[in-house]
Amino acid sequence: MARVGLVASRVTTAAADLADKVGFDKVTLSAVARILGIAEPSMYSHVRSVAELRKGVAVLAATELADCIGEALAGRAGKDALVAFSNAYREFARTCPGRYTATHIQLTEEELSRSTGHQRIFAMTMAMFRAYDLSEGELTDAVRLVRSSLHGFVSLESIGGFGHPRDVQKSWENGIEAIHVMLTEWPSSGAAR
Amino acid sequence: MARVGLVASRVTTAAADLADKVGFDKVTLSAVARILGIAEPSMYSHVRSVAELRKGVAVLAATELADCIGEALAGRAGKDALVAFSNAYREFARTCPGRYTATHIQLTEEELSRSTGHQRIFAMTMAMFRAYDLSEGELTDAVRLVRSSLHGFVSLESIGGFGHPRDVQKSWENGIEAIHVMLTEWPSSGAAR
DNA sequence: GGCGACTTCCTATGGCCCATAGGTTGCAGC
DNA sequence: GCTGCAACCTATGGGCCATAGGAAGTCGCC
Repeated sequence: MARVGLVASRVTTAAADLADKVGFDKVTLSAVARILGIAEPSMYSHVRSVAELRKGVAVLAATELADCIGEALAGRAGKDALVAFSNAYREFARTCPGRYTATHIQLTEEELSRSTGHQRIFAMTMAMFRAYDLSEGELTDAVRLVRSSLHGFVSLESIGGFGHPRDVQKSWENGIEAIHVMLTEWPSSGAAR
Repeated sequence: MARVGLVASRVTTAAADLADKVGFDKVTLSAVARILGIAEPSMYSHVRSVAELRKGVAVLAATELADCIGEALAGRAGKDALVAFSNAYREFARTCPGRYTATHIQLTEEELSRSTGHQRIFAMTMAMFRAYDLSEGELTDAVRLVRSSLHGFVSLESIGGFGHPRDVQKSWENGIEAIHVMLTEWPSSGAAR
């Protein structure tokens, strides 16, 4: 029988593409095997389990998201950077919903520290926020809130959570604007804390 | 053989409890059947499919969440209401993670309009926001953003998304404070739009 | 060239889950 | 007591995850 001649990365990209097409939770060993044209148990020559396959997608997706954000952020600062970051983030979530979901699965401390994508996204986020005048603790609080807002927005959007006729794009733009104002006027910013 | 004498609501609460215990995605017909002490196919006397079972949990959970929020909101207004709402929301998500997840599954327009829980949560949210001076469009934008922030925060928190040593409770409190400021200073608030 | 080791891939099997088909039994109402 | 329904059953099949154990292609080395 003809060898397909797979490499691990090919398996992961196939899984990631499938995730974007049918949803991350429907990424299954048998489905990926079908796509690759091999029998189901043959998958175990490339991955140890379905969980590991999904973690592979997570790491890949984080790398790609980091690339998108890095590109958007290049040469920008302040509010300009915030808008570019947010738009790149949402764009990624919309075009690659499966990959986006994957970036939010639980990884161990160990796995997370080895995922350069996750690390880079974190670093770029922190760097962007230094434009605002926030103390150490405030910085973490603000990062957590903004991250929550962006993640929440694109998550709710993806599941059709915004039923009101109001244009979602408009809400997004105004929301980012409001977040910028919030960061500028962060409570007790500048005061001792 | 002794009849268990089930009613549909008993099946749904068992499923909801299971969801809180092991995760909403692990709510399975066979697991619920085991808990109830009946054979797997007997489940089909009570629900049409696993999807319908999960939708039942979603409707139940929304009702309970609406109750929690309603109780927290009683007699409060303005910032006080925002804080009470947010805390009740997060408290629910923490104590009933499976139910919380359930409230975010996709329902049809039809199902949504018949879920009084979902309706009540929406209505209470809108009512709470009337304390802030926002135009029609701004109101929707603000509701969407705050909903995103709260949902995003509790979601990220539940998956261990906040790795930094900074106290998460502190971030939460300061975040709500910042959201209040943001709503008060909403961009172009009061201006023609 | 040919031998061995590794890798890729296979069939067979079993467990768990969803779902349907078709039968049995308890109970309510006449 | 009989009828009809609702609650429950066994049997079966399909999809998925996973392991066991074997076959075949490929590479290095003599």
